[in-house]
Amino acid sequence: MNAPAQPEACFSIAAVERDTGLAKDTLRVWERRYGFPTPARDANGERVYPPDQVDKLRLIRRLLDHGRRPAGVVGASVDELARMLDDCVCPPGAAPATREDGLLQLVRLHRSAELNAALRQALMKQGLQRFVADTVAPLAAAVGEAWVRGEVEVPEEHLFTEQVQNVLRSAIGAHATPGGQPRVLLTTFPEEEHVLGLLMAEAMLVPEGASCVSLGTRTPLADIRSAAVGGGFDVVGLSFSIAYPARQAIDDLLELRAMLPPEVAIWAGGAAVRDKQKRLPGIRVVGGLDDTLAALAEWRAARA
Amino acid sequence: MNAPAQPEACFSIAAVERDTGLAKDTLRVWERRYGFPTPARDANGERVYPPDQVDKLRLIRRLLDHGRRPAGVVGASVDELARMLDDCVCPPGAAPATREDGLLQLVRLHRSAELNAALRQALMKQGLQRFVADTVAPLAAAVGEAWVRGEVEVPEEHLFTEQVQNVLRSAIGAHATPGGQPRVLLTTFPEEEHVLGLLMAEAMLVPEGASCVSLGTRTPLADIRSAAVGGGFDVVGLSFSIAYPARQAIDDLLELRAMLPPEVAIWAGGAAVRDKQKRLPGIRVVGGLDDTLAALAEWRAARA
DNA sequence: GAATCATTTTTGTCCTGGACAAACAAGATT
DNA sequence: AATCTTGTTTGTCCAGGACAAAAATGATTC
Repeated sequence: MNAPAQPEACFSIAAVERDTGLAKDTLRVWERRYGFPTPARDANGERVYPPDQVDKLRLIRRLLDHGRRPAGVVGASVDELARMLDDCVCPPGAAPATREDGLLQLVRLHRSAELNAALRQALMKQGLQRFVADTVAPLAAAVGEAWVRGEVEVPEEHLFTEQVQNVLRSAIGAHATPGGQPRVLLTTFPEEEHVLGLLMAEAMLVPEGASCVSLGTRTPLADIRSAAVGGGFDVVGLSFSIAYPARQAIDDLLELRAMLPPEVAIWAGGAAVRDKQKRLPGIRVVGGLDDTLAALAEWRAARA
Repeated sequence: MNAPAQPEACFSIAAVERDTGLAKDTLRVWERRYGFPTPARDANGERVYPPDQVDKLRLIRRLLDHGRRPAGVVGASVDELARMLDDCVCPPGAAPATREDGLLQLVRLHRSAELNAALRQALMKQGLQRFVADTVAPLAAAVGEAWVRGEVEVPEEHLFTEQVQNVLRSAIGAHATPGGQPRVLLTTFPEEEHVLGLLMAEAMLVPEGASCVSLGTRTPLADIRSAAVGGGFDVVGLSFSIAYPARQAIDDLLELRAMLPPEVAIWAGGAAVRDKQKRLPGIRVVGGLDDTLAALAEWRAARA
């Protein structure tokens, strides 16, 4: 009946930038170089992107985050893109998910209450640290993959993040240990807006008696410095998601290292810095959640 | 000793855009029209902004958020800007803060544990709803004003947000009422990243037996629609901070109204939509936190 | 075969200066 | 007091050129 569905559902270049994370300049230069996207023009000569091209741009964005290069993906058909996404996602994991499958089914809008109950139950059963390492982290990875494959909608991923946040923040609050050592400042760089990595790290550290202060995401470099120095912290912990450009992570970390006094340790964790230890002198690369505990033990041993 | 302090502390135009929220195009056009800012150029001819100009741009940004126009503020001296900020901030409140003064002192990096304890204590004493309306909301406003006046640092404001989040999310989780009516979907538009307004609304609604699902911030319009329809919600609640342009809030809300079936109510709250009820037919403008309860009562009365 | 280095290609970001519509202020009219 | 001009301010968009950082490729050495 409603043939054009949403007749007004067209996107300005600013709207596309918001929705896809691709800069306006990038969108224009792709059009010039690769012949895609091909927006229409309005009466004023300004670009008007149809929804299907925006969807395709979102796919492309995800492929770039997984290491593909524009020449290979901009201009491919939607089918080809979908095939590439399968290639990106399946081979590394081999086992395509097992235990988390059950929970993954609950990442649906209409099942939010069930997901919440299941998460709290798992937390009770496993304790905070195992819950984070064995349930939350694999589930978050599974949701990310499912989103890449289009099996999970944007609002469902949002909802998942919110619910995990609720559970983790409650649990962390219940473990409060004032005066513990070391004093850890947790945050992310301004371009990184994913908060779950931070919360998971905090959840690993707090039960060990460390006293964590989280600034949340997107803290400017200069402010991280002033907070770390002014607050008398022993460790600054940074979290990087898969989408953070590895090169920039390294540059930013080295710049922060130069700004901070040497007695303040820097711990960096997340997909973008994995296996980059040799390029990051003076920084402790945390390879995974359990490695957080190793880093903590090392710090305490060095202080003993 | 260290004469230039941070010799490398200079900003590219992209860094300034991140830190101030002013678009690159805007920064360039201000330079052309008003003669400010006046960045140096690097060897490559690209703009390099000194830190003091970035600080001034941040002041200007805050004044614009308070309704000033660029012609009057871009190009004024820092002293004049500071005076304008006092004018903006003081007159409306008259009483420049009273009860919250004590808590405001705790919004310091080194007093985070005290702030956390004080918040939890106030929550216990007042109950969730009074805590939100009488303590959190005024305190958040006071922190915002103190930030405008430069009395609170960026990391301290971040920390404040984090701590309030921790307390509110714990408390909301403890009130879980599955199956309650109405079913409320809470989120913000993609340009709005402040989360406290959402949490405060949720904290008002949950004790009344409403069942709230929060998607967090920055949900694209189309996804709000699909979530509301697919999840069978009765109400969609949107939150707008003072920084959200009023005009865009109205346009976006009307667009969402047109996308949603009429039986789904829209509630909009926050500084950007206050007093805009007459321009928002079909939308319930929530004037303040206590008005949330009135909106809820209206909805239930209409369904009775 | 793997690691290091030099060269070429790819790719994102920045530049200038012009254009224009939406937002706003102010005055005129009902 | 509300609504409708008219003029000014202001943010965003455009084109198309330029360039450096990143990645791929190939050459050389251990």
